[in-house]
Amino acid sequence: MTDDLLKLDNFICFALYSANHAMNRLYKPMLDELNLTYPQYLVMVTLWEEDGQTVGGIGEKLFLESSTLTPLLKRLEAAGFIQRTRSKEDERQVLIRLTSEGTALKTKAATIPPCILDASNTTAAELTRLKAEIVTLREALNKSAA
Amino acid sequence: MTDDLLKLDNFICFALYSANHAMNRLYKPMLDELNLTYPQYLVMVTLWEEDGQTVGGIGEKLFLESSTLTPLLKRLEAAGFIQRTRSKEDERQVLIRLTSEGTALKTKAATIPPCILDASNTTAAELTRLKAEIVTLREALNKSAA
DNA sequence: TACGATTGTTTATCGCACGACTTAAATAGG
DNA sequence: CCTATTTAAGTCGTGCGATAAACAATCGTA
Repeated sequence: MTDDLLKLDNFICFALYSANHAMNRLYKPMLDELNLTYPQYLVMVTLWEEDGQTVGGIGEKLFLESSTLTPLLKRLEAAGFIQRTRSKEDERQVLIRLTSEGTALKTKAATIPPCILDASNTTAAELTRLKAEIVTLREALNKSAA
Repeated sequence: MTDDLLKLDNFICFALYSANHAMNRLYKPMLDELNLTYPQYLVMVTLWEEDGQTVGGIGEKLFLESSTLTPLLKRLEAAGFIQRTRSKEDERQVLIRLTSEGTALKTKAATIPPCILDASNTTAAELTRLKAEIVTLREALNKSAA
């Protein structure tokens, strides 16, 4: 009984880990066509939602450190999708802006979410509910770690 | 409305990604004391559950390729937690067996799951239910990718 | 003006992950 | 049998993500 706690099947962490990887493998071929990795894609999504964010702002949304983001953003810049410029108001900050190519990518990317929904073999409403539960768990974990 | 599909908040994939990372950060200090990484820990869990598995068997449970596992297992072997020996019956296979140190680690590791449960700020039953839903999603995604 | 806090970059390190290829062994088919 | 195919694992090359620690530049403020 107590031993069950150390069984793989009972690990919520493994469920998250393996589901995340399954998601990754599903995204990979589609993201390859956009020349994006999964985390890079998430950054692009935040930018499509709101252009001109700071590095810190993006990090706050994605829960990533600037030391992770800086190299990632440089790769996106090298790929021609974004532009990095120091803010005039506060020169400590770096503003991330979409290039026209970066903006154009949004159209192609729009085909991805329906594919995921389709692969999930469930309804959008059900997926939304599950997502909310996972987010609640994440918030609890983040709060605990802080 | 259609635009909502490309909003970060609506991404089940981001929920999984970020929750997984939150889990990782929570595990990290505890795993550091065991000298294990997260994926290494998962391998150890499968071995605690059933010793003497093949590389392929472990990979099947964790959804990892042999090209990922081989270096990982070598690190576990170098750390003194496991032993790798060719099977007598089928010399293509390599059997992974726990050393006494590897077995001993199970006791220390047993303190981790309660910490996770505590940090989750919910009940074990609720967590089990959520885990099951995530696994169902994973299965659907894996089936779709295959 | 000087000091502390904030923002982002750099450096170093490490491990995961995968694709493509290779090797060796087992199995199936002619 | 003996070849051909399949299977198991390892190798090689590549790349990215992630973190910690130290650093630089700027800002705000006392």
